[in-house]
Parts: sequence; structure tokens; C-alpha cells
Amino acid sequence: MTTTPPAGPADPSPGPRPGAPGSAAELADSMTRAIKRIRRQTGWRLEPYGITPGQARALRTLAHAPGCEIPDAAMRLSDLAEKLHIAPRSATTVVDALEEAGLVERRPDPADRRAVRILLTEAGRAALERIGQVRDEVAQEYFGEVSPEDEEVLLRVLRAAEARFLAAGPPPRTAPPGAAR
Amino acid sequence: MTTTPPAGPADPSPGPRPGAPGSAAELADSMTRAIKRIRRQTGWRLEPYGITPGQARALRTLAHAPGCEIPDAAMRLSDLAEKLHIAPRSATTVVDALEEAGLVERRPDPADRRAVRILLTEAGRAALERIGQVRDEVAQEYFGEVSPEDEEVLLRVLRAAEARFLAAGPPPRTAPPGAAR
DNA sequence: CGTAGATGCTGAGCTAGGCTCAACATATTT
DNA sequence: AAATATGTTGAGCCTAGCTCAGCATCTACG
Repeated sequence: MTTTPPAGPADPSPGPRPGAPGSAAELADSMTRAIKRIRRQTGWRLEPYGITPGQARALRTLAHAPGCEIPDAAMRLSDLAEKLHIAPRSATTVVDALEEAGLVERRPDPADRRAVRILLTEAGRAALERIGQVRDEVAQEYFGEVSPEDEEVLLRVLRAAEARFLAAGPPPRTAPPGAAR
Repeated sequence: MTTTPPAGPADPSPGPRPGAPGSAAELADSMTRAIKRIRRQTGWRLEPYGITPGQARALRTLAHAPGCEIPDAAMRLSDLAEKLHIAPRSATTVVDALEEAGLVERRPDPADRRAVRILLTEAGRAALERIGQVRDEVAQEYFGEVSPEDEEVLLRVLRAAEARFLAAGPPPRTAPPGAAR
């Protein structure tokens, strides 16, 4: 392959042009690699606690919901699914695992007996604590040395890009069978 | 439905602090979302061509190898696997698909008859062209409005972070001692 | 030489984390 | 009261990855 600088980092190691059209793609690549590594690291470090990254995400999402403390205002399964951008059926599975691990509790909604509210247990809250730590820890290892100024640029740009993208391309074309990744 | 409800941007919409320890995690989140959307978009747009993102990556990696034009210097399957960070066996499957689609060609290495060299076909090169376009297009849609200065910061920071991370913890292979399994 | 071990690829079978479709209980409308 | 809509879940599938085992071949060593 190409130069292979220190420890063979860049995989396709593309040509980094400043303002060229391909540089955006390079950006995407860099981010992809970063995310992959961060995810992997996080997964490894969560493993001893018996929590997968997916479960961690769900837990975070649940905890972040407004009425998550109140039994009759906590998220419903379908809310969770929506937030996580997965099918309701898939959320069921995630919650199954979480419940089995004792981190959440399903509680029937008295107001609508079809629905189920999902509450964090004490253990769930504790797990959330650990998850947060690991998350910060790993992200810190990756981005810790980034100067606050640069960090701000990154955050700003990413937020702006996201907002712009959402505003621009909402019609995601047809969603053919099993096409989601 | 597929209408357009995902207008709500941040999913767990975390607290954006400037230099706080959690901001690195927020960075990771933003990047995760960005990558996910870009990947999805790319996947959709590649679909009409019958190419999955994974195949696209493999193709790009192959095309980027130095001797990819020369039958006896092109990548071997295990090289590809390594570059893609997947197990050799998994690379076999990817190449199977690519070959079936007529985008690459397996050719036995005369110098080592265990090995197989992977060559792009004419169709493969054409596909690569389209892939590159789609990639640039999507990345452009996402990051196109980013100013060259900001873009440079992003690239610089990401590269630096990656290098640092790689230098720091290359062999975190084993799972934590005594815990799992 | 000749055999022992290393290496390169692949068949078989597994897992994780998604998906759809259809069934079921319950709500809501007509 | 019946029809229809909604929330959750059972069954079964798919993708993209994995390991283990096996075969063919290469390399090294006595």
C-alpha cells in the first residue's frame, strides 16, 4: 500500500485536498474510523458489566426522557424505538435484554393497557453511571488533547451540518426491503 | 411512515458544554449521527447500482492498492481483509459478491498457488467511478457548506486524534481479566 | 530429499442487531 | 355493535461479521 506512516492507520489513505470536492469524503472517512474505534473501545470496556453498546444507548435515551422517573410518564416502547431509529419490534428485543439484566422494568400503562412504560431500575441508574464514565473516558482518550477552541469548531460544524442536512433531505427515497443499516 | 418525521435532530440531545469532560462524548455522538446518516444516504443511492456500502469500500480499497492493475501485484484476499479490518474469511464473502457482480476477478497467484489475487474488472472500474461520485455527492451535501478553514481544522484534529489514539493503545485485544468468560 | 509446521483460502455454522409480517389485546370511531 | 386503528410481540429472515476445521500449498529443518 501507500506510505504507511507510523502504524498503518489510514486504510485507503486517500488524498487530502484542502477545499476539493473529495475532501468532504475524506472527512467522512476519518470520522468513520474514529467512530468505529470509539465504539469498539466502549464496547470492550462495557463488556465486564454485561452491557452492550446498543443497550447502553437505549438506557441513555430512556434516562434522558422527560418523565423517566414517573411511572406513568416514562417512555413507551414505541417512543424508544422512534428515538433510537429502530423498528418497534427491535426495541422490544432491546428492552427484553435490559429487563433481563434488571436494568429496566416494564410497567403497563394504566391509561392505555396496550402500551407499556419503561422505567429504569436502581441498577439501571447505576449502570448508566458507569456507562457515562466509560463513554467520557474513551471519548476523552480520543479527543482529550483537542484544544477547547478546536473542539468548539468541531461541535459547531457538526451541529450545523446536521441541521442543514436534516432540513435539506428529508425524503430518503424509497425504503426497499431490508435496506436499513 | 417514511414521510418525514425525523425532523427532530439530536436524539438524546445531550448538554453541549464547551471544555467539559462530557463534551468529548458529545463530539462522538455528533459524529456517530453524521456518519450514520451519510452511510445510509450512500447506501440508498448505491442501491440502484446493486452495490452495498461494504462492497463499495472493498472496491475502493482494492483500487487504491499500488499494483492493482498488474495481475501479479494486486491485492491478495488476506491483504484486503487486513485493510478492511475484517477476518480473512469475511473477505472471502465480500469478494464472492463482488465477483458474482462481475466487478472483480479472482486470479490465482502463479508465484504462490495458495493465494489469490483480486483484480478489478472493467465493470468494477466503472462502478468505482459511480461510487466515487455518490460518495462525494453525499459528503458534499453534508459538509459542503463547511468553510475550507473549518474543514481544515476538522481534518487536522481528526487525523491527530487518530494518530494519538493508535499510538496510545494498540493492543487492547483481550477482554478484561477474570470478568467475562 | 522428506517430513513438520506455517500460511492462504474457504465450507459450515454461529452471533448480533437489524428488518417485516401477522397475531393479539386494547382504543377509538362510526 | 362493528369496524378500524394502535401498541406490543411471536416467528422467521437478512446482513455482516466471527470462529473452527479442512485442504492445498509453501518453507524450513534435519
